[in-house]
Amino acid sequence: MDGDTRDKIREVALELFSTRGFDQTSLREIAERVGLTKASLYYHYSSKQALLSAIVAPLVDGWQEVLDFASNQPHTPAAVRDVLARILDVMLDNRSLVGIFMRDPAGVVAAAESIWQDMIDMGNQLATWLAGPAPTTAEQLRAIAAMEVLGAALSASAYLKEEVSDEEMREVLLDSALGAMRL
Amino acid sequence: MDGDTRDKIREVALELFSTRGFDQTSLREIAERVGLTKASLYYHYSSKQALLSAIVAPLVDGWQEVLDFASNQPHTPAAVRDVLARILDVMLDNRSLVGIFMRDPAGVVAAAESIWQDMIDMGNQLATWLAGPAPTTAEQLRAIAAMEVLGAALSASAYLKEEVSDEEMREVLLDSALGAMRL
DNA sequence: GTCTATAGTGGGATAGAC
DNA sequence: GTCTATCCCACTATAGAC
Repeated sequence: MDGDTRDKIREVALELFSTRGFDQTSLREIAERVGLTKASLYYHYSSKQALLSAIVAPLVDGWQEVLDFASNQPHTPAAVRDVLARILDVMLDNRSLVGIFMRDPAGVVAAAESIWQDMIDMGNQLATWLAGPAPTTAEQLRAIAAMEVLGAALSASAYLKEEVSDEEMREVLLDSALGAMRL
Repeated sequence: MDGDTRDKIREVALELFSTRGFDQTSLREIAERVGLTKASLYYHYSSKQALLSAIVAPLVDGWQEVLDFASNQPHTPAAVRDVLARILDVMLDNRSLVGIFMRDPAGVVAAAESIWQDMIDMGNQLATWLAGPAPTTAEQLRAIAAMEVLGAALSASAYLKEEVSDEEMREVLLDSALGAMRL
């Protein structure tokens, strides 16, 4: 069974996409690292966009789960905390994957607008839930701000010199996000 | 005096870079909108990178000013608030410009690593000042989080349906950023 | 499944006439 | 200052042999 090669391609592509950016990564570069030629990649993935879709799936699924969970929750402070924690978990679990969207949003849009739209829509829905029912403008802004704080999970590793454990990151960022909402 | 054409090119490029992304915007596209040919652009700017540099200058300068100001301040809660407010002002004043860096970081890195490095360095220095002297890991994370909140100034306009006045944005985001630092 | 070879496209940049 | 014409290059993607 040669899901092996398919997986290897996916892994290498994920790493390059998230560090160099989607558009800045050529299929030649990926092929080289895997130990194949460009043409052989096309046997496994029908296009660069198809490769991106395969890579991105877990993140979309993860967020969808959080969204489903949130939809069935009343908007209490405890539930807000819980939902934020779950969003943070998904982000930490898919760190490099989120990096693709932060490094080269424009490239993703150009290659696969529908993928990007899915992410934006889910971000909107999560922020909407966080803002609560019939939110004021300020509450909406604070909800967006809280999600931005969670995004700091990723830039953080680039900014900080020392390694930070996932547990500390989880604890501090969750509290910080709640603080951004003044909760 | 034909600084007119130069300025027109700069304006059009700024708009396209910040909406489509740097790499995704071709010089042909810019030229078309200005009403010139690609070749004519090169009379005014020697390369695509030179065009980017010219556009980006005000933002770099603005942040540098904030940094100079911060360096001479003691790290008190009032000063932190003041510095955050100034950072926010620079961001609001250069909204579309910051958009370039958020839409296509990878493209900017590829085209002009030094520009990107300047931005990162300044972000680091501002975050370092915000974190205070001899900061714990948690304090560093919170400082980064606070800066991320200010970045929400930009994504906000994309997420929200209604227009938000700059004054409300300033007020809410500043308080939210302070909240992220638990101040 | 992997290769070599190549088609086809679009980008940045230059030469030289006007 | 602006044009037309062109160069050169890198990329995605395909054709067809092995």
